[in-house]
Amino acid sequence: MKTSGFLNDRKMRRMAVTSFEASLRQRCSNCSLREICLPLGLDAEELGKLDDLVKRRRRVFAGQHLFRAGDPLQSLAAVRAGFFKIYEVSAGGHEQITAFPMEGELMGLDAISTDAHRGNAVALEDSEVCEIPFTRLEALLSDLPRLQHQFHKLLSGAIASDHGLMMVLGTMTAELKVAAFLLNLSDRLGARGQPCAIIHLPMSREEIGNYLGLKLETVSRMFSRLRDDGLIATEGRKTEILEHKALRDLCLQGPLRA
Amino acid sequence: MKTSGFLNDRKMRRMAVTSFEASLRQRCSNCSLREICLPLGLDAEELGKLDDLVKRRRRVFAGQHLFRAGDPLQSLAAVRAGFFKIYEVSAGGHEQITAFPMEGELMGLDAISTDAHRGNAVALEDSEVCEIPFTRLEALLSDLPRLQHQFHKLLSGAIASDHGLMMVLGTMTAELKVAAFLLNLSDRLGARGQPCAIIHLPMSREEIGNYLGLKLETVSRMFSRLRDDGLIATEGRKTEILEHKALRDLCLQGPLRA
DNA sequence: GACCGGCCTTGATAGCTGTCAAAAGTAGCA
DNA sequence: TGCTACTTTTGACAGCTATCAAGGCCGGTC
Repeated sequence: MKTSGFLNDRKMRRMAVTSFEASLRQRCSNCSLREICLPLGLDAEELGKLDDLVKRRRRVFAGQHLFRAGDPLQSLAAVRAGFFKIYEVSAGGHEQITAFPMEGELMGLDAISTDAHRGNAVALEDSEVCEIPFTRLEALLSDLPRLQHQFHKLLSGAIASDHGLMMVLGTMTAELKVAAFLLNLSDRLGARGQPCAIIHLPMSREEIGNYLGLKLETVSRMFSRLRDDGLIATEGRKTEILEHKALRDLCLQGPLRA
Repeated sequence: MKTSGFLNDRKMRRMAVTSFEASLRQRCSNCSLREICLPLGLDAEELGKLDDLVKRRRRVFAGQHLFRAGDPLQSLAAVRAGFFKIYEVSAGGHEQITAFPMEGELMGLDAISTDAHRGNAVALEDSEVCEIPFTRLEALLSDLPRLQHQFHKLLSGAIASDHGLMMVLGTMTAELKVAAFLLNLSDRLGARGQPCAIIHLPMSREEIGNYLGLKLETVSRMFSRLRDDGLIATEGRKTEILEHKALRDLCLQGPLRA
């Protein structure tokens, strides 16, 4: 759960010899994520206005924080590449991972209500985000009804997916939680046109457990059980879904009818 | 978890002899919830425009559904008086209560992403809601930046409070879950200037358990334990918080440092 | 006032997950 | 190649919550 400064230094050095200029010059207009992210449904002119806003694209290295709880909300961030985890720390000091945002998903939406971030965002692998100044975004929304509607859809979708997690946390056993987690990841990758049968998990067993309300040993045991049952194949963090339908049926049937 | 049609009939008859005309003629401008709900921060002229939108105020009796999963999203609903529960049904048929909305809270926000409700809203006691046609609301938001911002704050706040529940579901033991539930209820009542030491719970033990990921027997046991420890007093659903600070400390200290 | 059904409480037991512990696997580095 | 630190896996056992069961309480009805 803690960040290795050493790791960051190493990544930093790798950074120094690599140029990201080309990728940073990407615009929403030709971004492969425009059918998932904020630009969905906009015409060329509208896209241009949004592009003017999202001028800063930023690289975040594995282990690095993009923002921390308490930071004033200046920008929302859309994941352009890579993987993040968002965790919140309770008053009692307990950490809870609330999301694993991936390509095309917005981070920081929960900060609007208080003008300050509540969560901490850490890159799980070398990643890239598009920062969207929030005050200017809100101003633009008034001019572009379609953008406003898409923004509302993304906010609403965040609530809906949180409810999905509540369902997992509240009704499922450990085995089903892990199965549902893998399916969710696979589905989201698939929706982005990425290979979704073989997944390289960017998070540790402990992080999966924290997210699902389980201990890391239990997560490991459930991976083993799903493997022994022939539903998945595992090789460290590389996980292959062998029986997609069986896995889904397992989640559907649930433990017992309530 | 199922609705008693008989109860509804009884309530319906009670309705017939009572006039709600006076309360239904309420406007946002003089609503006691304007500092919590959508009108927060608006001037008189803006309030007027919002009032024009929110013309339909509707009574919902205990046990009655306001909307059901699958219903097309036409209006958001703000609770004006009373108490609701929102529950979702998974593909496998499991029900999960995701919220207990009370005065000043919006229902149906998660429906924007798909234009259809995902949850089911049931009144836990005779209640009243203000229905806000969503398409017209979005149009008005473009004209009223302050209303737009407040709407975004409410959406964001819904995400934030969902994260709070995830924290409860993911990190707390049964005793702490129940303690946190009572505190949350008490705090929200207090924020509305209502008595918050003695609470009449509008939901059953089973509903509390469903919300918290516990069985009803466990909820009952935890009520008994908190009572035996002198933190609360109980008399059926009437619950008094005797040691507010001790209850909060209990939640803060948590089970064990992670 | 007596009956009835739903909700709540309490007890005994079983099962699942957490805890503690140790060994094996993996990645990075000298 | 060998070392080190971290992650993952697996086992044994304890503890918490679910399950099954019985009895009490309360409101509503006749």
